[in-house]
Amino acid sequence: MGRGPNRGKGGKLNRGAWTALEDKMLTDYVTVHGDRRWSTVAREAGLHRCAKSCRLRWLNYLRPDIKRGNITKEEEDLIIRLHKLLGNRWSLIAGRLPGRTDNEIKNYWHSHLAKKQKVRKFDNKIVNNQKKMNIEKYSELEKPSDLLRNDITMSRFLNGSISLDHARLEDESSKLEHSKSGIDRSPMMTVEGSGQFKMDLLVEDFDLSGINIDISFTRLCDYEASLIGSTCRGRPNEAGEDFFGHSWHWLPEGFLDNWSSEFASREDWNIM
DNA sequence: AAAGGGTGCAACCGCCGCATA
DNA sequence: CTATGCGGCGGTTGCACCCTT
Repeated sequence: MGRGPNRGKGGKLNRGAWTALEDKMLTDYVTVHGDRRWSTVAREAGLHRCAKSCRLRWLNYLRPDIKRGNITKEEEDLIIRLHKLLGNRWSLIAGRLPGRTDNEIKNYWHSHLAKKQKVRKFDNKIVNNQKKMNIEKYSELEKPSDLLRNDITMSRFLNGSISLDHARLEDESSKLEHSKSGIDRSPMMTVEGSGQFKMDLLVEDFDLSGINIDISFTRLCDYEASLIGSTCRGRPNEAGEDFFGHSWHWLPEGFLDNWSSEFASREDWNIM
């Protein structure tokens, strides 16, 4: 498998596929001494491998918590959804799939999914002032929380703030992660309670029904349309048509009333 | 059965950011 | 402030295996 062996400079370091003996030596060493300081691991484990090779072998293959077996349908769906949101940030995507590695997901994407996906990208597009949109009735929809969730998650890499009241987590294991300054590179933002956060914003796993939401975005980067989406977030004081050509879905009661009017100036949006 | 093209995936490459001296 | 080393990441490579003809 993989590249041919022993192509290292001067022949001092082993390259190519790992042998069972090398795997055992690395596993034994890391089990005792831990998986830090890979240069030390490479030197002291008796392996004629570079530090990076040792690290990669451990993280992608030898780690005890690696999940073996085929990608499940549920995992595939999640990969597709996360890729829409995150792009090729494989490590972040892998962070949402326990036991899967970034390399595995990257390979899976390229070999199984890439051809299926035709992602519509809209760069440097300005979306409407949603206050002028035609909002459908809340009660006409069966699963409003899902739609709202999609509405929010379709916006990619929003650096802004969000305040949610009485958000009920569907998954108790999803806890609040946030960074109060700078851009949080965590793969998924979940919010419990209310507060103000500055972050890469991805919100999901919420039951958002019946809650009040106040979101203000100050920066929108690399806007990407969602395949499911027929909505897009508005930018105040800009008239125009929905460039998706879709009608707008509902917004929950109070959403527009609570939508922050304190948007940043046009320059501050800094659309990339 | 054999040849050749396609596919899957482990491993390598090069760049970047961060920590430290 | 600068240089250096290291870890982490996404892109790419290339071999083994599979499939088709």
